[in-house]
Amino acid sequence: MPAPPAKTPEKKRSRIQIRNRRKIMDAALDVFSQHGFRGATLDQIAEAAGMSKPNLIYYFDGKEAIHVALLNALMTEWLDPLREMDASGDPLEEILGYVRRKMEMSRQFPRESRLFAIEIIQGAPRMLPHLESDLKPLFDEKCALIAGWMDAGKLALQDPQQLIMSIWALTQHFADFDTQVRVLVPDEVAGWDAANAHVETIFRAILTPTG
Amino acid sequence: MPAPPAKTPEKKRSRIQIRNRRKIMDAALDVFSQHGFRGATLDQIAEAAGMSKPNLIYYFDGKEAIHVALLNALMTEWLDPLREMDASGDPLEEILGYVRRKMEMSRQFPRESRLFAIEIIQGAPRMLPHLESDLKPLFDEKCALIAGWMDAGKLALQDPQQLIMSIWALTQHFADFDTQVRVLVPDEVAGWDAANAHVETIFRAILTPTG
DNA sequence: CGTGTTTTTTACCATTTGGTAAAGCCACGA
DNA sequence: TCGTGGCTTTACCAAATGGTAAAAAACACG
Repeated sequence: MPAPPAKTPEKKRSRIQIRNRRKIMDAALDVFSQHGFRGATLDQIAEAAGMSKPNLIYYFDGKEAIHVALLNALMTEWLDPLREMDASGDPLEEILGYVRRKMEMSRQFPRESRLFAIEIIQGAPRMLPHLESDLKPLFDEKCALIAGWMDAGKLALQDPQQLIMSIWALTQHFADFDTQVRVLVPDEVAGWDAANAHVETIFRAILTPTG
Repeated sequence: MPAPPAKTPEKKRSRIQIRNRRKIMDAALDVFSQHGFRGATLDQIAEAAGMSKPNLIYYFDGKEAIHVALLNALMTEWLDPLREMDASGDPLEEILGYVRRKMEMSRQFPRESRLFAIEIIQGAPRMLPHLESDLKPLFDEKCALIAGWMDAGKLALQDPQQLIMSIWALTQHFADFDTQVRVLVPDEVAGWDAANAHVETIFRAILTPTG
Protein backbone atom coordinates (compact mmCIF):
# COMPACT_ATOMS: atom_id res chain seq x y z
CA MET A 1 0.00 0.00 0.00
CA PRO A 2 1.65 3.23 -1.16
CA ALA A 3 1.66 5.72 1.68
CA PRO A 4 0.04 9.04 0.72
CA PRO A 5 2.61 11.83 0.67
CA ALA A 6 1.17 14.35 3.11
CA LYS A 7 0.74 12.37 6.30
CA THR A 8 1.43 13.21 9.88
CA PRO A 9 4.94 11.74 9.77
CA GLU A 10 6.23 14.13 7.10
CA LYS A 11 8.49 12.57 4.56
CA LYS A 12 10.73 14.17 2.02
CA ARG A 13 8.87 15.41 -1.00
CA SER A 14 9.89 14.45 -4.49
CA ARG A 15 10.39 17.01 -7.23
CA ILE A 16 7.04 16.09 -8.71
CA GLN A 17 5.31 16.50 -5.40
CA ILE A 18 6.84 19.89 -4.87
CA ARG A 19 5.91 21.04 -8.34
CA ASN A 20 2.37 19.73 -8.17
CA ARG A 21 1.69 20.99 -4.69
CA ARG A 22 2.79 24.40 -5.91
CA LYS A 23 0.50 24.21 -8.92
CA ILE A 24 -2.40 23.19 -6.73
CA MET A 25 -1.83 25.95 -4.22
CA ASP A 26 -1.56 28.53 -6.94
CA ALA A 27 -4.77 27.31 -8.52
CA ALA A 28 -6.45 27.19 -5.13
CA LEU A 29 -5.38 30.75 -4.48
CA ASP A 30 -7.14 31.77 -7.67
CA VAL A 31 -10.33 29.99 -6.81
CA PHE A 32 -10.54 30.56 -3.05
CA SER A 33 -9.75 34.25 -3.40
CA GLN A 34 -12.55 34.60 -5.87
CA HIS A 35 -15.28 32.52 -4.23
CA GLY A 36 -14.31 31.97 -0.62
CA PHE A 37 -14.02 28.54 0.94
CA ARG A 38 -17.58 27.35 0.63
CA GLY A 39 -18.07 28.84 -2.80
CA ALA A 40 -15.00 27.18 -4.25
CA THR A 41 -15.18 23.65 -5.70
CA LEU A 42 -12.53 21.01 -6.06
CA ASP A 43 -13.36 20.72 -9.74
CA GLN A 44 -12.59 24.40 -10.26
CA ILE A 45 -9.29 24.06 -8.46
CA ALA A 46 -8.45 20.88 -10.32
CA GLU A 47 -9.14 22.46 -13.67
CA ALA A 48 -7.17 25.58 -12.81
CA ALA A 49 -4.29 23.35 -11.73
CA GLY A 50 -4.54 21.28 -14.88
CA MET A 51 -5.09 17.95 -13.18
CA SER A 52 -7.90 15.63 -12.17
CA LYS A 53 -9.85 15.93 -8.96
CA PRO A 54 -8.69 12.65 -7.44
CA ASN A 55 -5.18 13.80 -8.15
CA LEU A 56 -5.74 16.82 -5.93
CA ILE A 57 -6.79 14.52 -3.14
CA TYR A 58 -3.64 12.53 -3.68
CA TYR A 59 -1.54 15.57 -2.82
CA PHE A 60 -3.78 17.11 -0.16
CA ASP A 61 -6.05 15.46 2.34
CA GLY A 62 -9.06 17.37 1.10
CA LYS A 63 -10.53 20.74 0.33
CA GLU A 64 -10.04 22.04 3.83
CA ALA A 65 -6.42 20.91 3.91
CA ILE A 66 -5.68 22.93 0.79
CA HIS A 67 -7.26 26.00 2.28
CA VAL A 68 -5.41 25.64 5.54
CA ALA A 69 -2.11 25.05 3.76
CA LEU A 70 -2.69 28.21 1.78
CA LEU A 71 -3.47 30.32 4.82
CA ASN A 72 -0.51 28.92 6.72
CA ALA A 73 1.91 29.59 3.91
CA LEU A 74 0.63 33.08 3.33
CA MET A 75 0.35 34.23 6.90
CA THR A 76 4.10 34.24 7.31
CA GLU A 77 5.07 36.28 4.29
CA TRP A 78 2.06 38.50 4.65
CA LEU A 79 3.38 39.87 7.93
CA ASP A 80 6.93 40.36 6.69
CA PRO A 81 6.52 44.04 5.77
CA LEU A 82 5.44 44.77 9.32
CA ARG A 83 8.30 42.74 10.79
CA GLU A 84 10.75 44.85 8.85
CA MET A 85 9.70 47.97 10.71
CA ASP A 86 12.79 48.53 12.76
CA ALA A 87 13.43 50.34 16.00
CA SER A 88 16.79 51.63 14.83
CA GLY A 89 15.57 53.59 11.83
CA ASP A 90 14.03 57.01 11.51
CA PRO A 91 10.50 56.69 12.92
CA LEU A 92 8.61 58.54 10.22
CA GLU A 93 10.57 56.84 7.46
CA GLU A 94 10.09 53.43 9.05
CA ILE A 95 6.34 53.86 9.07
CA LEU A 96 6.20 55.34 5.60
CA GLY A 97 8.41 52.51 4.42
CA TYR A 98 5.96 50.04 5.87
CA VAL A 99 3.11 51.81 4.13
CA ARG A 100 4.96 51.65 0.82
CA ARG A 101 5.75 47.96 1.19
CA LYS A 102 2.13 47.27 2.00
CA MET A 103 0.93 49.21 -1.03
CA GLU A 104 3.39 47.30 -3.16
CA MET A 105 2.07 44.02 -1.85
CA SER A 106 -1.48 45.03 -2.62
CA ARG A 107 -0.47 45.71 -6.18
CA GLN A 108 1.61 42.62 -6.64
CA PHE A 109 -0.40 40.10 -4.67
CA PRO A 110 -4.04 41.06 -4.88
CA ARG A 111 -5.17 37.43 -4.74
CA GLU A 112 -3.47 36.93 -1.42
CA SER A 113 -5.01 40.11 -0.10
CA ARG A 114 -8.47 39.00 -1.15
CA LEU A 115 -8.03 35.54 0.26
CA PHE A 116 -7.34 37.01 3.66
CA ALA A 117 -10.06 39.59 3.31
CA ILE A 118 -12.72 37.00 2.54
CA GLU A 119 -11.53 34.76 5.34
CA ILE A 120 -11.68 37.60 7.86
CA ILE A 121 -14.99 38.96 6.64
CA GLN A 122 -16.51 35.53 6.99
CA GLY A 123 -15.42 35.39 10.59
CA ALA A 124 -11.97 33.83 10.12
CA PRO A 125 -13.27 30.29 10.76
CA ARG A 126 -9.95 28.75 9.77
CA MET A 127 -7.63 31.56 10.77
CA LEU A 128 -8.58 32.77 14.22
CA PRO A 129 -5.80 30.73 15.85
CA HIS A 130 -3.26 32.33 13.53
CA LEU A 131 -4.55 35.78 14.31
CA GLU A 132 -4.09 35.15 18.00
CA SER A 133 -0.75 33.39 17.79
CA ASP A 134 0.99 35.21 14.91
CA LEU A 135 -0.66 38.54 14.27
CA LYS A 136 -1.50 39.65 17.78
CA PRO A 137 2.02 39.44 19.26
CA LEU A 138 3.55 41.19 16.29
CA PHE A 139 0.85 43.83 16.40
CA ASP A 140 1.40 44.47 20.10
CA GLU A 141 5.15 44.60 19.64
CA LYS A 142 4.97 47.17 16.87
CA CYS A 143 2.38 49.20 18.75
CA ALA A 144 4.79 49.42 21.65
CA LEU A 145 7.58 50.43 19.29
CA ILE A 146 5.47 53.21 17.82
CA ALA A 147 4.31 54.33 21.24
CA GLY A 148 7.94 54.58 22.21
CA TRP A 149 8.70 56.77 19.23
CA MET A 150 5.78 59.01 20.11
CA ASP A 151 6.81 59.29 23.74
CA ALA A 152 10.24 60.35 22.55
CA GLY A 153 8.64 63.12 20.51
CA LYS A 154 9.72 61.65 17.19
CA LEU A 155 6.15 61.30 15.97
CA ALA A 156 2.93 63.17 16.59
CA LEU A 157 0.81 61.51 19.25
CA GLN A 158 -1.69 59.02 17.86
CA ASP A 159 -3.28 55.81 18.97
CA PRO A 160 -0.75 53.24 17.65
CA GLN A 161 -3.36 50.51 17.32
CA GLN A 162 -5.60 52.71 15.24
CA LEU A 163 -2.62 53.86 13.24
CA ILE A 164 -1.62 50.37 12.17
CA MET A 165 -5.18 49.35 11.42
CA SER A 166 -5.69 52.43 9.30
CA ILE A 167 -2.58 51.53 7.34
CA TRP A 168 -4.09 48.13 6.66
CA ALA A 169 -7.47 49.58 5.77
CA LEU A 170 -6.05 52.02 3.26
CA THR A 171 -3.44 49.81 1.65
CA GLN A 172 -5.59 46.71 1.32
CA HIS A 173 -8.53 48.63 -0.04
CA PHE A 174 -6.92 48.98 -3.42
CA ALA A 175 -6.42 45.25 -3.78
CA ASP A 176 -9.65 44.04 -2.21
CA PHE A 177 -11.99 46.56 -3.82
CA ASP A 178 -10.15 46.64 -7.10
CA THR A 179 -13.35 46.06 -9.05
CA GLN A 180 -14.96 49.13 -7.56
CA VAL A 181 -11.84 51.23 -7.88
CA ARG A 182 -11.60 50.38 -11.55
CA VAL A 183 -15.15 51.50 -12.17
CA LEU A 184 -14.57 54.83 -10.48
CA VAL A 185 -11.00 55.50 -11.59
CA PRO A 186 -10.65 53.75 -14.93
CA ASP A 187 -7.03 54.72 -15.53
CA GLU A 188 -5.30 52.01 -13.59
CA VAL A 189 -1.77 53.39 -13.71
CA ALA A 190 -2.72 56.92 -12.77
CA GLY A 191 -4.98 55.52 -10.06
CA TRP A 192 -2.12 53.67 -8.42
CA ASP A 193 0.17 56.64 -8.50
CA ALA A 194 -2.51 58.84 -7.02
CA ALA A 195 -3.29 56.26 -4.37
CA ASN A 196 0.34 55.95 -3.37
CA ALA A 197 0.70 59.69 -3.13
CA HIS A 198 -2.54 60.10 -1.21
CA VAL A 199 -1.78 57.44 1.34
CA GLU A 200 1.67 58.84 1.91
CA THR A 201 0.20 62.31 2.36
CA ILE A 202 -2.18 61.02 5.00
CA PHE A 203 0.41 59.38 7.17
CA ARG A 204 2.89 62.17 6.78
CA ALA A 205 0.20 64.60 7.85
CA ILE A 206 -0.84 62.82 11.01
CA LEU A 207 2.61 61.65 12.07
CA THR A 208 4.89 64.62 11.48
CA PRO A 209 5.69 65.99 14.95
CA THR A 210 4.27 69.44 15.44
CA GLY A 211 7.49 70.70 16.93
CA MET B 1 -53.21 28.27 -11.15
CA PRO B 2 -52.40 30.87 -8.52
CA ALA B 3 -50.05 33.41 -10.02
CA PRO B 4 -46.76 33.70 -8.11
CA PRO B 5 -46.52 37.09 -6.44
CA ALA B 6 -43.26 38.48 -7.79
CA LYS B 7 -43.74 38.46 -11.53
CA THR B 8 -42.88 40.97 -14.19
CA PRO B 9 -46.27 42.70 -13.99
CA GLU B 10 -45.92 43.76 -10.36
CA LYS B 11 -49.07 43.43 -8.33
CA LYS B 12 -49.91 44.80 -4.93
CA ARG B 13 -48.42 42.77 -2.13
CA SER B 14 -50.48 41.52 0.74
CA ARG B 15 -49.52 42.08 4.35
CA ILE B 16 -48.28 38.48 4.57
CA GLN B 17 -46.18 38.87 1.47
CA ILE B 18 -44.60 42.02 2.76
CA ARG B 19 -43.87 40.46 6.12
CA ASN B 20 -42.44 37.25 4.66
CA ARG B 21 -40.40 38.95 2.01
CA ARG B 22 -38.90 41.06 4.76
CA LYS B 23 -38.13 38.00 6.86
CA ILE B 24 -36.52 36.30 3.90
CA MET B 25 -34.39 39.27 3.00
CA ASP B 26 -33.25 39.70 6.57
CA ALA B 27 -32.33 36.02 6.77
CA ALA B 28 -30.63 36.20 3.39
CA LEU B 29 -28.62 39.18 4.57
CA ASP B 30 -27.37 37.08 7.45
CA VAL B 31 -26.38 34.19 5.26
CA PHE B 32 -25.07 35.95 2.18
CA SER B 33 -23.00 38.38 4.23
CA GLN B 34 -21.38 35.45 5.97
CA HIS B 35 -20.78 33.06 3.08
CA GLY B 36 -21.08 35.02 -0.14
CA PHE B 37 -23.43 34.06 -2.92
CA ARG B 38 -22.01 30.71 -3.89
CA GLY B 39 -21.30 29.68 -0.32
CA ALA B 40 -24.83 30.39 0.86
CA THR B 41 -27.55 27.75 0.57
CA LEU B 42 -31.28 28.10 0.30
CA ASP B 43 -31.68 25.74 3.23
CA GLN B 44 -29.63 28.04 5.44
CA ILE B 45 -31.70 31.02 4.39
CA ALA B 46 -34.93 29.11 4.83
CA GLU B 47 -34.01 28.02 8.31
CA ALA B 48 -32.88 31.49 9.29
CA ALA B 49 -36.16 32.84 7.97
CA GLY B 50 -38.14 30.18 9.80
CA MET B 51 -39.84 28.75 6.75
CA SER B 52 -39.50 25.91 4.29
CA LYS B 53 -37.31 26.04 1.22
CA PRO B 54 -40.15 25.78 -1.30
CA ASN B 55 -41.78 28.64 0.53
CA LEU B 56 -38.77 30.80 -0.24
CA ILE B 57 -39.19 30.01 -3.89
CA TYR B 58 -42.82 30.99 -3.63
CA TYR B 59 -41.79 34.51 -2.66
CA PHE B 60 -38.69 34.84 -4.78
CA ASP B 61 -37.88 33.38 -8.16
CA GLY B 62 -34.76 31.69 -6.82
CA LYS B 63 -31.49 32.13 -5.03
CA GLU B 64 -30.19 34.68 -7.43
CA ALA B 65 -33.39 36.72 -7.27
CA ILE B 66 -33.04 37.00 -3.50
CA HIS B 67 -29.47 38.16 -3.80
CA VAL B 68 -30.30 40.70 -6.46
CA ALA B 69 -33.27 42.01 -4.48
CA LEU B 70 -30.99 42.45 -1.47
CA LEU B 71 -28.34 44.31 -3.41
CA ASN B 72 -30.92 46.53 -5.09
CA ALA B 73 -32.60 47.42 -1.84
CA LEU B 74 -29.34 48.13 -0.09
CA MET B 75 -27.60 50.09 -2.80
CA THR B 76 -29.98 52.98 -2.41
CA GLU B 77 -29.75 53.50 1.30
CA TRP B 78 -26.09 52.67 1.35
CA LEU B 79 -25.31 55.74 -0.70
CA ASP B 80 -27.55 58.06 1.30
CA PRO B 81 -24.79 59.35 3.59
CA LEU B 82 -22.84 60.47 0.55
CA ARG B 83 -25.90 62.08 -1.03
CA GLU B 84 -26.38 64.17 2.06
CA MET B 85 -23.04 65.88 1.53
CA ASP B 86 -24.28 69.31 0.61
CA ALA B 87 -22.75 72.12 -1.38
CA SER B 88 -24.25 74.78 0.87
CA GLY B 89 -22.65 73.64 4.11
CA ASP B 90 -19.22 74.26 5.54
CA PRO B 91 -16.83 72.13 3.47
CA LEU B 92 -14.79 70.61 6.25
CA GLU B 93 -17.87 69.95 8.35
CA GLU B 94 -19.69 68.43 5.41
CA ILE B 95 -16.92 65.95 4.82
CA LEU B 96 -16.44 65.17 8.48
CA GLY B 97 -20.19 64.75 8.75
CA TYR B 98 -20.06 62.24 5.94
CA VAL B 99 -17.25 60.40 7.66
CA ARG B 100 -19.25 60.25 10.88
CA ARG B 101 -22.37 58.99 9.15
CA LYS B 102 -20.32 56.33 7.42
CA MET B 103 -18.72 55.21 10.68
CA GLU B 104 -22.16 55.07 12.24
CA MET B 105 -23.42 52.88 9.41
CA SER B 106 -20.49 50.53 9.81
CA ARG B 107 -21.37 50.11 13.44
CA GLN B 108 -25.09 49.75 12.97
CA PHE B 109 -25.19 47.77 9.75
CA PRO B 110 -22.12 45.56 9.60
CA ARG B 111 -23.98 42.84 7.71
CA GLU B 112 -24.81 45.21 4.90
CA SER B 113 -21.23 46.38 4.79
CA ARG B 114 -19.96 42.82 4.55
CA LEU B 115 -22.48 41.88 1.92
CA PHE B 116 -21.17 44.63 -0.31
CA ALA B 117 -17.59 43.91 0.55
CA ILE B 118 -17.86 40.25 -0.43
CA GLU B 119 -19.71 41.10 -3.60
CA ILE B 120 -17.05 43.61 -4.63
CA ILE B 121 -14.12 41.41 -3.65
CA GLN B 122 -15.54 38.61 -5.73
CA GLY B 123 -15.64 40.85 -8.76
CA ALA B 124 -19.13 42.31 -8.30
CA PRO B 125 -20.71 39.75 -10.65
CA ARG B 126 -24.21 40.89 -9.78
CA MET B 127 -23.50 44.50 -8.96
CA LEU B 128 -21.31 45.93 -11.68
CA PRO B 129 -24.30 47.53 -13.43
CA HIS B 130 -25.26 49.25 -10.20
CA LEU B 131 -21.75 50.50 -9.68
CA GLU B 132 -21.78 52.06 -13.11
CA SER B 133 -25.31 53.44 -13.00
CA ASP B 134 -25.72 54.47 -9.35
CA LEU B 135 -22.35 54.80 -7.69
CA LYS B 136 -20.29 56.28 -10.48
CA PRO B 137 -22.47 59.35 -11.17
CA LEU B 138 -22.80 60.15 -7.49
CA PHE B 139 -19.08 59.67 -7.01
CA ASP B 140 -18.25 61.98 -9.90
CA GLU B 141 -20.73 64.57 -8.69
CA LYS B 142 -19.29 64.66 -5.18
CA CYS B 143 -15.74 64.68 -6.50
CA ALA B 144 -16.60 67.77 -8.48
CA LEU B 145 -18.16 69.35 -5.41
CA ILE B 146 -15.06 68.70 -3.35
CA ALA B 147 -12.81 69.90 -6.11
CA GLY B 148 -14.81 73.11 -6.16
CA TRP B 149 -14.32 73.57 -2.45
CA MET B 150 -10.61 73.04 -2.85
CA ASP B 151 -10.36 75.47 -5.73
CA ALA B 152 -12.07 78.02 -3.55
CA GLY B 153 -9.43 77.50 -0.90
CA LYS B 154 -11.87 76.09 1.65
CA LEU B 155 -10.02 72.79 1.86
CA ALA B 156 -6.42 71.72 1.44
CA LEU B 157 -5.69 70.42 -2.02
CA GLN B 158 -6.12 66.67 -2.35
CA ASP B 159 -7.19 64.24 -5.02
CA PRO B 160 -10.96 64.14 -4.44
CA GLN B 161 -11.28 60.61 -5.82
CA GLN B 162 -8.63 59.29 -3.50
CA LEU B 163 -10.15 61.24 -0.64
CA ILE B 164 -13.57 59.62 -0.99
CA MET B 165 -12.11 56.17 -1.48
CA SER B 166 -9.95 56.56 1.61
CA ILE B 167 -13.06 57.50 3.58
CA TRP B 168 -14.65 54.26 2.43
CA ALA B 169 -11.57 52.23 3.16
CA LEU B 170 -11.24 53.50 6.69
CA THR B 171 -14.88 53.52 7.69
CA GLN B 172 -15.77 50.14 6.25
CA HIS B 173 -12.72 48.47 7.66
CA PHE B 174 -14.22 48.38 11.11
CA ALA B 175 -17.31 46.56 9.95
CA ASP B 176 -15.74 44.25 7.41
CA PHE B 177 -12.69 43.24 9.43
CA ASP B 178 -14.51 43.21 12.72
CA THR B 179 -13.21 39.75 13.55
CA GLN B 180 -9.62 40.87 13.21
CA VAL B 181 -10.21 44.14 15.02
CA ARG B 182 -11.72 42.31 17.95
CA VAL B 183 -8.69 40.06 18.25
CA LEU B 184 -6.30 43.00 18.29
CA VAL B 185 -8.39 45.48 20.28
CA PRO B 186 -10.54 43.37 22.56
CA ASP B 187 -12.34 46.26 24.24
CA GLU B 188 -15.05 46.89 21.72
CA VAL B 189 -16.40 50.13 23.13
CA ALA B 190 -13.03 51.76 23.63
CA GLY B 191 -11.92 50.53 20.24
CA TRP B 192 -14.85 52.12 18.58
CA ASP B 193 -14.33 55.45 20.26
CA ALA B 194 -10.66 55.40 19.37
CA ALA B 195 -11.50 54.56 15.78
CA ASN B 196 -13.92 57.44 15.50
CA ALA B 197 -11.39 59.84 16.94
CA HIS B 198 -8.58 58.54 14.77
CA VAL B 199 -10.52 58.73 11.54
CA GLU B 200 -11.66 62.22 12.33
CA THR B 201 -8.08 63.23 13.10
CA ILE B 202 -6.93 61.94 9.75
CA PHE B 203 -9.39 63.85 7.65
CA ARG B 204 -9.09 66.99 9.69
CA ALA B 205 -5.34 66.82 9.25
CA ILE B 206 -5.30 66.45 5.49
CA LEU B 207 -8.22 68.77 4.74
CA THR B 208 -7.68 71.77 6.97
CA PRO B 209 -6.52 74.53 4.63
CA THR B 210 -2.98 75.58 5.37
CA GLY B 211 -3.96 79.24 4.99
C1' DC C 1 15.55 -4.84 -18.65
C1' DG C 2 12.69 -5.86 -14.55
C1' DT C 3 10.72 -4.78 -10.36
C1' DG C 4 8.89 -2.05 -6.78
C1' DT C 5 7.21 2.54 -5.96
C1' DT C 6 5.04 6.83 -7.14
C1' DT C 7 1.69 9.23 -9.85
C1' DT C 8 -2.51 9.47 -12.66
C1' DT C 9 -6.79 8.00 -14.50
C1' DT C 10 -11.32 5.80 -14.70
C1' DA C 11 -15.32 4.55 -12.64
C1' DC C 12 -17.95 5.24 -8.90
C1' DC C 13 -20.69 6.87 -4.54
C1' DA C 14 -23.30 9.37 -0.90
C1' DT C 15 -24.68 13.82 0.21
C1' DT C 16 -25.97 18.34 -0.73
C1' DT C 17 -28.20 21.70 -3.34
C1' DG C 18 -31.33 24.50 -6.26
C1' DG C 19 -35.60 23.80 -7.76
C1' DT C 20 -40.48 21.58 -8.98
C1' DA C 21 -45.21 19.29 -8.62
C1' DA C 22 -48.96 18.75 -6.44
C1' DA C 23 -51.61 18.19 -2.65
C1' DG C 24 -53.20 20.38 1.75
C1' DC C 25 -54.41 24.31 4.65
C1' DC C 26 -56.71 28.42 5.89
C1' DA C 27 -59.13 32.82 5.85
C1' DC C 28 -62.94 35.03 4.00
C1' DG C 29 -66.83 36.46 1.10
C1' DA C 30 -71.29 34.90 -1.18
C1' DT D 1 -71.92 26.36 4.20
C1' DC D 2 -69.19 26.04 0.38
C1' DG D 3 -65.95 27.63 -2.70
C1' DT D 4 -62.05 30.25 -4.05
C1' DG D 5 -57.64 31.98 -3.95
C1' DG D 6 -53.61 32.95 -1.48
C1' DC D 7 -50.25 30.49 1.35
C1' DT D 8 -47.60 26.24 3.08
C1' DT D 9 -46.05 21.65 3.25
C1' DT D 10 -44.68 17.03 1.62
C1' DA D 11 -42.48 14.37 -1.52
C1' DC D 12 -39.58 14.50 -4.99
C1' DC D 13 -35.69 15.16 -8.76
C1' DA D 14 -31.52 16.10 -11.54
C1' DA D 15 -27.23 18.12 -11.18
C1' DA D 16 -23.26 19.23 -8.59
C1' DT D 17 -19.98 18.22 -5.13
C1' DG D 18 -16.47 16.17 -1.90
C1' DG D 19 -14.42 12.11 -1.78
C1' DT D 20 -13.01 6.82 -2.59
C1' DA D 21 -11.34 2.33 -4.82
C1' DA D 22 -8.67 0.28 -7.69
C1' DA D 23 -6.58 -0.35 -11.95
C1' DA D 24 -3.35 1.62 -15.22
C1' DA D 25 0.59 4.30 -16.39
C1' DA D 26 4.96 6.45 -15.47
C1' DC D 27 9.04 6.37 -13.07
C1' DA D 28 13.36 5.16 -10.39
C1' DC D 29 17.03 2.32 -10.18
C1' DG D 30 19.79 -1.84 -9.52
